[in-house]
Amino acid sequence: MARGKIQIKRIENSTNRQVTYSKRRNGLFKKANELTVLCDAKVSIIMFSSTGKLHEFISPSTTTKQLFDQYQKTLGIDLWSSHYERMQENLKKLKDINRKLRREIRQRTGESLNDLSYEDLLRLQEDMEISLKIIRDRKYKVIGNQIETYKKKVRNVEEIHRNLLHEFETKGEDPHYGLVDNGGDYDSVLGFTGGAASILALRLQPNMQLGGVHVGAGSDLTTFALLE
Amino acid sequence: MARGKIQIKRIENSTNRQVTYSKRRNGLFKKANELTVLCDAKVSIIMFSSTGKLHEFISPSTTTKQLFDQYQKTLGIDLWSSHYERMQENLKKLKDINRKLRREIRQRTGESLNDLSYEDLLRLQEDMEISLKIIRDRKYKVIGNQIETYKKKVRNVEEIHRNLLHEFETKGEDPHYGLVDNGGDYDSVLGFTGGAASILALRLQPNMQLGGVHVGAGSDLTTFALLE
DNA sequence: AACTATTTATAAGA
DNA sequence: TTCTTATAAATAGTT
Repeated sequence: MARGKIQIKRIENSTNRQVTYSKRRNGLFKKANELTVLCDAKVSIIMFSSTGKLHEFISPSTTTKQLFDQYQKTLGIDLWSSHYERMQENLKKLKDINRKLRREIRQRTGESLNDLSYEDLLRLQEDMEISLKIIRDRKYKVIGNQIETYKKKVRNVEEIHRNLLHEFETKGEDPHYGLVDNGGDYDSVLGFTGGAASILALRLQPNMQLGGVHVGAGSDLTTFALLE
Repeated sequence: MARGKIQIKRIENSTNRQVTYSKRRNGLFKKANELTVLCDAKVSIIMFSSTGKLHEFISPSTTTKQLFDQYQKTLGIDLWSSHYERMQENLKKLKDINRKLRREIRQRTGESLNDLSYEDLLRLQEDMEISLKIIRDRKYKVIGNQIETYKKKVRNVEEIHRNLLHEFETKGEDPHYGLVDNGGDYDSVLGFTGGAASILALRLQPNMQLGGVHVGAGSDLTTFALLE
């Protein structure tokens, strides 16, 4: 458009092309700006030169993101939905599943039974009765286990106590061990063992001196430790 | 730029503005296209008029999405990353909720009670017993409603039957209504009405013979029908 | 939408 | 790159 008309086709001379790109880019941006001002419009221009250099123009009153959001909204599309498609799908599926799960729970808690027929209700009831039985059984099993555990504990303590008693008796009979002071005090020892509760108390106390005592029931000890 | 210079400022006349927008937009797009061809560049123009109308230009060799992806890549930013992050958060939350809901259901169906203590089990059991009661009540209510409905139907049929009976009795007593042709054919008429009723009865209960019999025990009938 | 006088953009050269 | 300038192109105001 000056000093000679040109054909609108790729400029083969690289330098020339670069220069023209620069000049015309300025011209384009100037025009874009004028359009923005004159016509109260919003314009976004993004351009890449053949060498990959980026230049952009954006109307002063807005941002590229804003304009692009508006662009997508206007077209009613989301150019990047494919990026998120999987996620969107997942999200949707999960929401749906959640809804169904909630519904099931609500039904199982009796909160939303309105749209259930008599047959549905009957089925639900039977289902829940079965579940309830399982839960009851489990409950009994758990309490049973607890009882077993305590029983074992008690048996252990009894065992230990018996061993202790035996120890004392042995000592009493064998002068080598003779602790003369305790010699006549069997009763007090017996009295001590008599109270199961106090045995339990003993179990937990740090002053339980197993160390010095010869205890044969190694397995019992182990059990003991595990039951703690 | 022609027939007089203009100030680069908003054109107040709306029509003028519109026209100028249109002309200059074409000019801009033409320039953009020339730039694309001459300089082997890629250009994207998005513009909104003051009235919100969208127009866009995109170099023939590419797409708006491509160019915008390149734009974001070049700038090393992702204008929509926050969007993406929010989605991911949502997904995570939903998954968590989903897991909890499933767990609750599994517990309520007695499938995974292993990590419940005795107290938990007791609570769950009590909870379910309450729910079960609600469901049972609801079931009774639904069946009750059905019973009511059938009762009404039966009462209707009875009413119709009574009316018919009355009709026939009246006819028999009053010669004015005497349809001589049918005079001696009461039985067939009665038989007919009986048929109608028994058709209905058949539908509900094949053995129930309402037709010829005057039945007072509506409730019994109803109950019968309801047990269907 | 077409015309055209005039302004503006710009190709080529420096 | 920037400046210059002849000329092509765009367009404001008009029809």
